Amino acid sequence: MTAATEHGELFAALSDPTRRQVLDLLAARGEGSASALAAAMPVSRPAVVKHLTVLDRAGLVESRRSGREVLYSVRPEPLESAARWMAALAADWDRRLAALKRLAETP
Amino acid sequence: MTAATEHGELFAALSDPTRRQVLDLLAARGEGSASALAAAMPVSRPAVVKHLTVLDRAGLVESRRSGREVLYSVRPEPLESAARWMAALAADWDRRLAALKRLAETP
DNA sequence: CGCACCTGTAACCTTGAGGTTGCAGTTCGT
DNA sequence: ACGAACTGCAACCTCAAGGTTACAGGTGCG
Repeated sequence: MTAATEHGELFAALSDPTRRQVLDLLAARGEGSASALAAAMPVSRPAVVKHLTVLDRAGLVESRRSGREVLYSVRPEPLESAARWMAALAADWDRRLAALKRLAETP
Repeated sequence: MTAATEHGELFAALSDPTRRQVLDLLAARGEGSASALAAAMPVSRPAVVKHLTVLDRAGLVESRRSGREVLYSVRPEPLESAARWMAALAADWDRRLAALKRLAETP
């Protein structure tokens, strides 16, 4: 499944608590530089930068240069896409489980 | 957000390719023992057992003992729940971004 | 210009995740 | 009852993820 591997990066990005906190902060503020984010978190700026890189590769944030600072903002599309994919997968599992159960009840 | 931390385990579980393969196999077969799964994958049985433990703690699989073997099966509910949560979060981000954009356009 | 403030990145440390081998304990079949 | 097959688990290895400190490069303001 190429879909799964594509979403793999997103799940990995979402699995880290610090990264989720970065996303929360960005969603609350709309925009923020790495320094500004680091000031509101218990980790150093380089750590935040690394997390932002991961989030960017997963498509969850985008960056915009404004003078000497770089402002990051959140991007909802990948989340929506992954949500749709997961819902479809869950529905598929449900379908399979129902079929197996039916098979077990009618010998 | 307690919801985020609850779903954290699920995202971590879903972020590993081997674990996704385990889920794929289980969904395709309906049920399967750790040994049977390991036979169809390029890793050893203890590795599969560890992955199944992680998946179990995330609520994505359940186990049933049948004689001398333990059969695992897939559980769709957490996936559905996480999908709903992600869709809601994406909608929230969208709402915030729209509000900020509106604010920028009307000074 | 010069200073202050930001970013970019390299070097390094530490921990935990993923994997393996090996062995002891159970359960089924004959 | 005995052996085959499966599970449970401990001990161990390796490597990458998350974190830090330190330093070099741009950019804005007085």
